[in-house]
Amino acid sequence: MAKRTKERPVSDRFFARPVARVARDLLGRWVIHDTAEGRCVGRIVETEAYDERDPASHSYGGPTPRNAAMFGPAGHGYVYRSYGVHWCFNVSVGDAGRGAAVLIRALEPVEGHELMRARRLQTAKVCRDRELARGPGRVCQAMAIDGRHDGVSLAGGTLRIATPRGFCRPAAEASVRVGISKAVDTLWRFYVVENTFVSR
DNA sequence: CAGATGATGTTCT
DNA sequence: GAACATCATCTGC
Repeated sequence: MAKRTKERPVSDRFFARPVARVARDLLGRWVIHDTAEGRCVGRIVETEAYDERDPASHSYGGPTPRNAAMFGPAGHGYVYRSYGVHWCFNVSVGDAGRGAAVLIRALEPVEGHELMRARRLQTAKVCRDRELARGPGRVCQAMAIDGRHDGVSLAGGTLRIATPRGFCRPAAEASVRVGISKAVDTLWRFYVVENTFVSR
């Protein structure tokens, strides 16, 4: 009996499409991180799209040292610090030279709940399952994603994005993005309908 | 549950 | 100095 993998990598072509479409289609797929402490897996339930024609995007106005990964090849991490205290995890989209990315805003824990909780309890007093990875800063803390993952490939390393076996595109809705002050009417936030791990 | 607020590091003006 | 793709905690319903 051949061993079956529980997931397969997301292809490069997947990330070569328009950023809003990629953001929508990432819903239901997995973020997997293998570390010395163990494996954590989260199902993507909330995303946001950003690109260089978008005034709310870090890539608006062209490349800088911080946003370099957004302008690099597709399917790589773009990780930046937010409000001084949190990390935010994005996946670069589009060919090198185009500054687009999808922000991973929330995960539904699939594997490694207790490891996620241990990491989250370093800054929070209590942490119920639904708060393990609800919000972009919490995603990074629970999954141990930080600045070291800026610019790394997410195709097959210890941190990767994959499609679970038996994957079905979940029902989704679009809304305005969270926490921005420009392009506030653009419907580039996507989330799984009626999923309690979505941030709001 | 909603609303207010402080903490914190980088980037950009 | 201001702004910032946030979170945890507190107060009051």
